[in-house]
Amino acid sequence: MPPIFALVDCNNFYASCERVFNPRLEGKPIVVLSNNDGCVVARSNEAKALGIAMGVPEFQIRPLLRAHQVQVFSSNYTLYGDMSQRVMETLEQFCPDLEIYSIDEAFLSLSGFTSRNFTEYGRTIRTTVKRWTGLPVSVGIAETKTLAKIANRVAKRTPDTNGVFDLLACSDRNALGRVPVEDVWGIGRNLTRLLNQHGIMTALQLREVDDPWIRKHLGIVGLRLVMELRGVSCLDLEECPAPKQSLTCSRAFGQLISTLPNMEEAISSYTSRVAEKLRRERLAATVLTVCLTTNEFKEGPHYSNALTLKLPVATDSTSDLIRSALKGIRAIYRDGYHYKKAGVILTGLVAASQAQADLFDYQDRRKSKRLMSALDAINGRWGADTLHYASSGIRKAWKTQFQHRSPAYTTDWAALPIVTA
DNA sequence: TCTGGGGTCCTAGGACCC
DNA sequence: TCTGGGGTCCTAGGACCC
Repeated sequence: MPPIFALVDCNNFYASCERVFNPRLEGKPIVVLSNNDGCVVARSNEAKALGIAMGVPEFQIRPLLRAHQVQVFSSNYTLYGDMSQRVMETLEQFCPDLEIYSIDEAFLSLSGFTSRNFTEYGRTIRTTVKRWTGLPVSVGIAETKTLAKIANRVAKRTPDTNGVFDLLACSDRNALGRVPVEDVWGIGRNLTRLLNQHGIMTALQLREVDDPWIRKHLGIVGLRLVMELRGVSCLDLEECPAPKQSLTCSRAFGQLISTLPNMEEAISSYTSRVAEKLRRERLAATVLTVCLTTNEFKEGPHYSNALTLKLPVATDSTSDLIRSALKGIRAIYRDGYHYKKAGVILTGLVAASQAQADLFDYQDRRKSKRLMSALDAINGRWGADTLHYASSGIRKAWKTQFQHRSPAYTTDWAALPIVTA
């Protein structure tokens, strides 16, 4: 039985999440900004129509935003994460064979559904997700993941598809001929330049290039991609995500940091965040990297550096990780710079349950485990950072800024939306 | 004044081993 | 002049994704 994939993708996900709880925004241009309200990371269709590009710094388009009364939001990851979960739970009802590919999209395997009318089924999925979550989605259906991505793109851009497009039910030459090569999944900026230089402008042209050329210029990944365009499925549905290989917390500061004590606070705070993620994934780390950098967009003296430390034992304890992170940051911190950003990266991850004990490890591991459980439980119940390490600081002048954040409508009783007649 | 964050995979080259 | 063959592991860098 040939594989059949559906790609379900939320339209303008972050912007749509904001609209669900604020219906007055219907039909109005919306943008959602990155951390520190720096760049545009999501746009409603109306905002796209104004020519607002993805990733553009907010300050560069401020007059445009004002002139068109664009509604501006800071990122509200708590809200988006919760809405994502609701969408995925809805999709699971339609198809248990599901790969959650990102916060706003999932691949479904429809291979067992051969007797169905896929377009109809896609419509049912779409209307149900809309009814249950308030979010609009598009559905693309095809024989491979890469083609399903393309089908989804067609569904999004062609109004008379009603948000569902089945590539199996039409001439794919026709569809692929209209897709520029840069819109193919796996073709980024650099490969686009290379392909264009060789006169390859569309997905259809890319599909017809011979294998040795692809192998030579695009490597094994490119060859797989081209096979997928030809309808040969090379990328399977991955229902159980592989365990993480790295975890990062890196952030630009709300205010530049110019003293070591402030940098230590920030690093300590970021380490706490990444340690929480580590425990949520039930992993322990054996390697820790700290990094810091000045503002690369600015004139003036630049400095950026990173240091990787091998941890004495695999650990998921915030105390252990902060100790190493501070040691690292003190080693690479240089006076006389204004720092813009820092980060903590954990690698060499192993399952927490089978973390190798060290012969000379004199700490009481059970005690530390109970402490971390209590810490996570309290912060889970009463809100992030209710309980935190003193080394993370109190005032936190460097904290990330969110000037336009909407309430956590779905995850905080105090922020429940109120409906009035 | 103001420019995000968090991931993955592949490849080439060097060190080292038999 | 002429300098094997094959394997593994690690790292840095480059490509991509959302």
